[in-house]
Order: sequence, then C-alpha cells, then structure tokens
Amino acid sequence: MGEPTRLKAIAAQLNLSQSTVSRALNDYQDISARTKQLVREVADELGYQPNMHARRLALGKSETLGYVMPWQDRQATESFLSELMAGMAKALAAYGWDLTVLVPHSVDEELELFQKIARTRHISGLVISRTYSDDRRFQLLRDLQIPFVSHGRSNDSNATAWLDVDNELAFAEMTAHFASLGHRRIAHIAGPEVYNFARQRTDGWRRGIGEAGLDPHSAPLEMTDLSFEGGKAAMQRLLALDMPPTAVCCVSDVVAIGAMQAIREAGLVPGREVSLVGYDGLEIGAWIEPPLTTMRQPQQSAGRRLAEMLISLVEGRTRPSDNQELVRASLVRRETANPPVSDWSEGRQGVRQTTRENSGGF
Amino acid sequence: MGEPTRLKAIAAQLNLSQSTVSRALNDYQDISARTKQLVREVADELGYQPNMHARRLALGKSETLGYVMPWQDRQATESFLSELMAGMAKALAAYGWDLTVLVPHSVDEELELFQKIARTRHISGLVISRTYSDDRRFQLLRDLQIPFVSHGRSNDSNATAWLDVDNELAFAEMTAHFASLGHRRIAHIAGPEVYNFARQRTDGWRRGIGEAGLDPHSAPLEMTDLSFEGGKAAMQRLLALDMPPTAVCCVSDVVAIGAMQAIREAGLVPGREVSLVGYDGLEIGAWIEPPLTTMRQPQQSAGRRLAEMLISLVEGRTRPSDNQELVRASLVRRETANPPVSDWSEGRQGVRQTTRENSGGF
DNA sequence: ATCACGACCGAAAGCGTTTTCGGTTGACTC
DNA sequence: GAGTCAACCGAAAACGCTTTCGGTCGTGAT
Repeated sequence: MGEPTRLKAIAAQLNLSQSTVSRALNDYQDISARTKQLVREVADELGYQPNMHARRLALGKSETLGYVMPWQDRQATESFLSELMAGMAKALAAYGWDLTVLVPHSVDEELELFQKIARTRHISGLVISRTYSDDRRFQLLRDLQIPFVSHGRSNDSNATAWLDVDNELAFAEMTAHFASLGHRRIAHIAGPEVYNFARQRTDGWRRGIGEAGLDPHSAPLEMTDLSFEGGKAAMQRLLALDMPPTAVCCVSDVVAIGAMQAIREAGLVPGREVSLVGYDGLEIGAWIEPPLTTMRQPQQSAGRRLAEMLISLVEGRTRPSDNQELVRASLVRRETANPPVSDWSEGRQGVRQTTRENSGGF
Repeated sequence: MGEPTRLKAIAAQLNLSQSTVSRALNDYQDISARTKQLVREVADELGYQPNMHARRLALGKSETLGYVMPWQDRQATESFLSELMAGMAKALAAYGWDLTVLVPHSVDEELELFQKIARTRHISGLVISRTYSDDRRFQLLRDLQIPFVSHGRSNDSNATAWLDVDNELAFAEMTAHFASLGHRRIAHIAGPEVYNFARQRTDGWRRGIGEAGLDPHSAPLEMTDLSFEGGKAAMQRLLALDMPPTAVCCVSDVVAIGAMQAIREAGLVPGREVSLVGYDGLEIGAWIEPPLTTMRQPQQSAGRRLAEMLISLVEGRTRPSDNQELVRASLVRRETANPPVSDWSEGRQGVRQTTRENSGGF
C-alpha cells in the first residue's frame, strides 16, 4: 500500500544518484560490481518495480504486443483462441512484455486500427490470424512499418513473418490415410476460398487424391462456410450424389460434426458407411458418438512461437523473412475413420428417388 | 511511415504553444472556440494520435485493464472465454482503454502478479474470474488497493464489485422445471465445492428440491470435477443407485455431455429414461445427439458490463459496493429435458447385480 | 612529480504529455 | 482615463525513467 517505490527512493537510501541506480539495475558496465549488488538488494527489499510508462516513454518502445482477435465469424475459431492467447501471453511474460487484445468489428475497422497503432506506437507489434488468400492487411502493415507476424499465410506473405500449419500436407496425409484404408471415393468438404487455409486444405486433398491414383476432377468436392449447419448441408449434398463418397475430409471439426449429423439423419452411421476426419483437434470431438478422428496442431506452443518471433522482429534482431515456420499437424485417431464397408451405397440405390446410370470411372 | 506527429508539430504549424494545443484537444474552457476548431482540424489532417506512454505517465494512470485468465484447469472455461474477452475489449475500446491478458500458472504466481501490478501500476484494474468460495485474492487485492471486479462472487465479496449469474436461481428453476414435467427423482451432479459457483448451483438445486415438496436429504447428489470424464463417472454412480434418478441437473455442459455418454453406455437414451439439463449454453450442446438442454448467460454482454464497472471504479466515480450485479440465466430448450417415462428403472432391477428394497421415501 | 588513463559515478537532458501559474490583451465600468 | 475583470494563451514544471556527457578519483607509467 502507499506509494510505490521509485528510483529516487532507492537512490536516497544508498546515497547514490538516480542515474547510477538506473544503470546498476540495467547492468551497465561502468558501475562497480559492489554497487550493483547493493542496489539490487535494496531494490528487492523495497519491492521496486519500474514505472512502465516512464520506462517505455524513455525507451521509445512499448514492450506490448497486440493480438487481433478474429471476430467476424464467431463460431469456428472460438474454441482454441484462448489457448493460443494463453500461449502468447505466457511467452511474453517471460520477457516482461504485455499482450493486449484487439477486437475490430469489421475489416475496415481493422485497417483503421492499424493506422492508429502506427501513430501511437503504443503497441509495437501485431499478431494477426485468420488470413485470407488476398489479404489487404499485409500490404498495409508493411507500409505502416508495423512489425507483425501472421498466423497463417497469404498470397502476399512471401517476405513477411508467419507461422502456419502445413495444411496441404495435413490434408494430403488425411487423404492418403483414407486411401490406405481402401477408400476410393474420398470427398472433401471445403471452407470458403477466401480463407487461405481453406484453399491450402483443398489443395492438399487434391494432391492426396492424385497421389492415390484417383482422378481429382471427378472426386466429390463441396464448399461451405465454417459452421455446423454448413457442414451438415454439404454432407447432405454429398449423400445425394449418384455415388456418394465413402470417406470425407472435412475442413474443420465443426464442419465435420455437422456432416456427422447429416449422416445420421440419413440413417447411416458415421465411421461405417461414411468415414470422416475433421481438423482442429477440438476436445469436443472426443465426446460425441462416435468420437471424431481429427488432426491437431498444438495451439499453445503456436502462441509461444508467434510471440517469440514477433519479439525478435520488434527488437530488430531478425528480418521478417527469417521468421517463417511451418509446423506439422498430427492425426488424432478416434473412431470415424475406418475401412469402407462393402458397397453400402448400392443397397441404397433403391431407396433413392432418381436412379441414373452409375457413371463409369470409379 | 516516417515519424508520428507530435503535439509539437501541430503547435508549430499553427504558431501556438504546445500547451495550448494540448488543452485545445482536451477541451479546456480557457481556449477559444476558434482555436479549438483550428487545432482539431490540423490534428485530424496530420493524423495526430497522442503517445500513450507520455500521456499515461503524465496522467498517472494507465487506461489499461487486465483480465486474469483462468488457466489451472483448461477444459471447462475455454469455450466462452474468448467471447467474454471480446466483450470486454470492445467496451474498453470505446473509452480508448486497453485490455491486457494475464496468465498466471498457479495461484501463488497469481498473487505475486498482483503484488507486481500494485507496484508498477501499469494496469489500473483487474477482472478476475473463477472465484472460489474462500478466495484469497479478494483480501489481497483490497490490501494492495487495486481496483477490481470479479466475475462471480465469493464469501469475501460483500463489499467488493462483482458481476455474477444468479446460479442459485438458475438451478432452482432448472429443478422446478423437472418437477413440473413430473420428475420426482431429480439428481444433481455438482462441481468442486471450492468453486463458489458450484456451491451456489448445488444450493439452488437443493432449494428447488425442497420447493417441489421433495426431500433434499434423500435426493441423489454426486460431486465431480468439471470435465467430461468427471461427468461420466458421476452419472455411472447415479445409475448404479437402487433408485436411479429420472432427471439430472448438471453443473456444466461439459459434465452433462459426459453424463450423456454414461447414459448411452448403459443402454439408455438421454432425454428419455434420464432427462438432463446442462449449464453454460455451449453451442456444441446443440450438435450432439440428442441436443442438450441447457441454461445460458450472455457472455459478451457480461464482458461489457465487467469492463464498464471496472472503469467507473478506476475513475473513482463509484464505490465497489455500488457495482454488484446479478444477471439471470435463461433456459435453452433443446431435447434432453422431457417428462419421465413410466418406471423404466423397475425393469432394470432385474439386470442389476444387487437387488435391495426400494427404500420408501417419495 | 606529471601525465594519461580507467574506473566509477553525478548532473542534466531528453522522451511527449498534462496542468499549474502567470501574463498579456481588450472590453467594460465609473 | 485609470482600474477591473474576463478571456485567452505561453512558460515551465512535473510524471519516472534512460542515457549522454563530463568530472573526480586513484593507479601506473614516464
């Protein structure tokens, strides 16, 4: 209680000047070891903590990073956001830096926010996420000379700092996994193309299809938004095909859970007639029936890396292009990815309204 | 690009002194309307934004609030955390304040963190959550004279600021709801007593039991931790009772979802032989089979209120005890709360290993 | 004994605001 | 036409830190 102890107080107590104390605490070379020792002792005893504002004003830097929270489409991101942020905050705390969260209501407001930050400079670096394939933010942040790292790449991220999962590899592997289980009709429920990660995942799936010796052009592909309802509707469309898929690579867990619902409502069981794999590694996936097989990337360590990269950028120790990191997602085997059951879809043909020729191919 | 514009620059451009410009921007009375107008125009044109550190140093306050993220037990809280934080951040942004997130690893570290904040004062107020019935933080924060508001009450929160859901009312209503549907054996799966909200919910359930004319002492009560597994295990214990409940009030959605799993594994269907209601209003509850009935409180507006209360505390406009707010949770009717089916448990008696007398009671 | 030179420290100038305290105008009173 | 009083503005101190620039020692070399 009372007033916090300032530099002045500890200087007075030791009959030293304020500047000496400051340099002692900052480990300057021109202060004797003995003095440093003394100063540190008294500082500890008095519980000295520097006034951040004074410090940051003098230093001209803020030691504060901002995380731009993706908020336009609440649903999909929510669940692991806090984990990511916790990872960042913990890493920053180790350096004595702060994390402030920024919540723009719209894209335009986000760009305005950047302008403002460029002027106040009270936030010295930004982490952005939910990157688009065409993402205006990259150009703007470069122009404004705000250090930043993106969680996810973009067409415009060749020379900037980023941390991304290898989405393409993940979905190629996912597809290969299905192929190795014996599936031949492996569909993909894709997310909106504007999101770069959605495009990457589709690319990965397509690559996997090709590598499995299947035809990418005839492989079933449905697009949807990143929601439960979207996944459900997309799956319904897939089930209405002449040759429904026996396996589905879903762009996200939430979408996959929606797809499972559609499968059940069609009188089938997820993981039997139709296998599926989600993406994100949401814990809830383990709680549904049957538990959803998925792919996970560790969010907390991602947060840590993002923070570390950004700090080194702000400090000028590295260049943006030195901070590009691709991490690998890993498969979380649960119960929705199994070998195909033999020809269930033929049995269903009778049930369906329209009966066309099964187009050849596979 | 280039240097941000400072007060000095706009003063020079207008042949005014720096202090005049400052006062003009802050709408002091001793500056002529004309001058104010001029200053504001030039400021806009140059895109002036004050240097936060200088401002906060001069003002002696930080215009930054901290949110202490509950991190000890990751699981249960995660999902709506980001929503809460978004609510806070948005509200703060309207005042030009910042939100920084704090992630202590342990209780002790949290207390240390408070000490540090008390000295640096670079965070002028705290929002804490996950309150315990006996919560040391309240006493400490008062001693340190750090303005704070808690999201949830405690034994020690009579004179401090808080925002809480009326947990007791919610669970009393939940229980009454079951009673009105015709249930007589209404159980409760409770959370750890250390959490104040868990205790409140148990109290509410007990009150509801009494108000329904049932006997609180013989009503089935199981405690567990706030996890899927915990809920599952607790439900298994309830199902092993001589007279299993036909309805269960669950302390949280996650616990309820675990309970549903146990019900299914016992060959029963949630919402038929055993009804249940969760708490939290998680979206995922709508995605499982059958969709989980639950109770919800709006997280985002809670965040907003927490921020507003804390600002007014920091500004000294109100006293802590003026900021106590109880909000009401509302029932989200989905499909797991239905009238009891007639005497399913008698049929099960044969299946069970031990067959005791059904004790009379109700 | 002088000079140079490190080693160590103090004085003081910033950093960019806010705010107090006077000081200069002009109009208005009597 | 001297005095009063607003109205309006500038100078300067303060906030608490960092950092530059000298300055004072004692030591060793000359």
